[in-house]
Amino acid sequence: MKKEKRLITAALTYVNNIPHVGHIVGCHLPADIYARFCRSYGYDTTFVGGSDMHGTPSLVTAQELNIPVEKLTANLHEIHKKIYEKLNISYDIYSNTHTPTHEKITTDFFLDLDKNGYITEGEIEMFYCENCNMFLPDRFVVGTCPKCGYESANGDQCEKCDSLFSLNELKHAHCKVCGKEAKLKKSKHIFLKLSEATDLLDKWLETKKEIFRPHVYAEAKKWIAEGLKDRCISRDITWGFPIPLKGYENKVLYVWFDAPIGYISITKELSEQKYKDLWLNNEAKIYNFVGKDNIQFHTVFFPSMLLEEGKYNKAYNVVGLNFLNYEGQKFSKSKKIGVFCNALLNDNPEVDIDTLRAYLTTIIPENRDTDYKWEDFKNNCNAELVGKFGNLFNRTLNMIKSYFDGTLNYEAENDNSINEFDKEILSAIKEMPTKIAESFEKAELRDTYKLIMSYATIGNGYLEKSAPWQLMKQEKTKEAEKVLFNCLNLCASLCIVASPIIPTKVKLLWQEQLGLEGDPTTLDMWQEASKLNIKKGHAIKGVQPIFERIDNDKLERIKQILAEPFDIAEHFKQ
RNA sequence: CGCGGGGUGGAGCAGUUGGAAGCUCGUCGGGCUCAUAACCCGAAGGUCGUAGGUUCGAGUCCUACCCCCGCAACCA
Repeated sequence: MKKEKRLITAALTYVNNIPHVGHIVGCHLPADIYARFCRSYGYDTTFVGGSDMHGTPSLVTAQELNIPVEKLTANLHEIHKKIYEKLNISYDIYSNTHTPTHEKITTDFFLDLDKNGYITEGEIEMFYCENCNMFLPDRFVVGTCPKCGYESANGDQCEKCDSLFSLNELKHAHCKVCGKEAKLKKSKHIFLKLSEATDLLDKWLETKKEIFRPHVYAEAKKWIAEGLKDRCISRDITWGFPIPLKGYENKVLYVWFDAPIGYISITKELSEQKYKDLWLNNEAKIYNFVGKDNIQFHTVFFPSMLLEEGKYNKAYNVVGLNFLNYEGQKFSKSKKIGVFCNALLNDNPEVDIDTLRAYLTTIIPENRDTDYKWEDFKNNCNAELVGKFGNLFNRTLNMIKSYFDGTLNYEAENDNSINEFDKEILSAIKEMPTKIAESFEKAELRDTYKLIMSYATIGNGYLEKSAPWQLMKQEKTKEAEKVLFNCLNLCASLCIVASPIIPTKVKLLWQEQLGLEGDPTTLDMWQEASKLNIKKGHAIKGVQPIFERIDNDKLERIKQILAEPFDIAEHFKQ
């Protein structure tokens, strides 16, 4: 086991609704695959995630549904948690940001910033609704656009003529909730002196030039080039953590201030030791997996907070991902465009999780936005999972069963009949796991998936060239046994290297079919992948197709199951 | 002239410092028969968005232009 400690985080998810596959593929799944790889490779790995409970969107949703925001977020948090469990996202802990631990750490964090001189006060003018007795976030203000006269302009921008303007230019401003007139009112707020972190941040960022993906690095650099501005970190709402300063009793900390600190407090919730090892020790490597809308927060805002606070470890890598579209369109709940996750809660046997995970891996938006296409989902299953991967296991095991009654007595040590085909596969077993590990390490998961499939193709090609079925007819039993022995070893190796992507299937194959001890998905298993683990006299346990072909009828059934969006209003009706 | 990403065989993409256009799927042909019509081999198919320029040589560098997609909405 390697000493290196790694913390993998997936961006905390807003719980004003439940996730669709875009959320999964843009964050949870890549983080999970990476975490699984790290464990398998022997790093001391911790994988944390959680729900981001605070913030205006949740409050808005709760108001619309006429339920307490605590109830909304607590309930949706549980649903999120279950969905990630169904998808086998291997969080060591999936918690949330509305916990005492988190409040304590966030408050202390804030006080440290204040002590270090990075907190300042200022005044902001905002719309206020006297009827609702609250300050109105931009999205709660509707008025007439000063430029084009459009009557439903939002806050400080008009979607009709696309122009931006300042709040006091908006005409006939009124509250979106009650429709009454909204008036501008001054309010005292807390600011974080981000500007003073510029040099520190730039220095930190310089060390990331070769580590961050180019678009991630470029975006962060852009922010610095434009100059960091002090940022308001208080809000005039009631949902969030109180500000530990006098005169701010009716305000809370901005959700984006407390949310990223959630990584720290959730780690602490998991264990005090992990908290010390990962956050108070700069040797530990932290990997933040985030969607593209989150890149600036993780490369600029949060690191600046950490630099100004001074105590905590900072990200080693921010893995920024792009967005997923659906058949060329954007996901849309109201139009029912997309693939949604709520149906997974019902454990419908039509939907195989590893088949879904494998397809999603091929469309992880690593370098650009990608598309979910049902036709590709089907093809990936039939051509890759069934045709290449599953078939290699199936044909190998079938022959061992029918030709050798399930037991191979081939002895690798004293064999002098090794030909060039054998050498090829033996060196593949020696070298491919290392190559695949290097690819995983870079978090280039689509490429890695291709490499794994090409590893299976080596096995299929070897069978083709060696043709054990011919050897049997020619009564070259020993040679046929050798071929199958090598293939079986390749299969065992494949189980290990594919385990981060299709963990359930490889475990089944390993234990129920190959008849091996242990579990291919466990810690530090990777080193076994380049060895010949099958020994003389090994008996296989069973043979059964592991992935099921998807024909058009089945595809239609799966489509229907996953096409139904979550109806939040219906859910909270009872 | 808002900012950013992208335009490469039917589809999805690789193409590092400029040096004979590649991969996966699909299509077509052949082979094999152990395997879930699965597997293996081969072929066809691209004036690399357009027009200029630099160069012995440009998908790769420069200039101009065209088109798509994000950044603002139930959304990440």
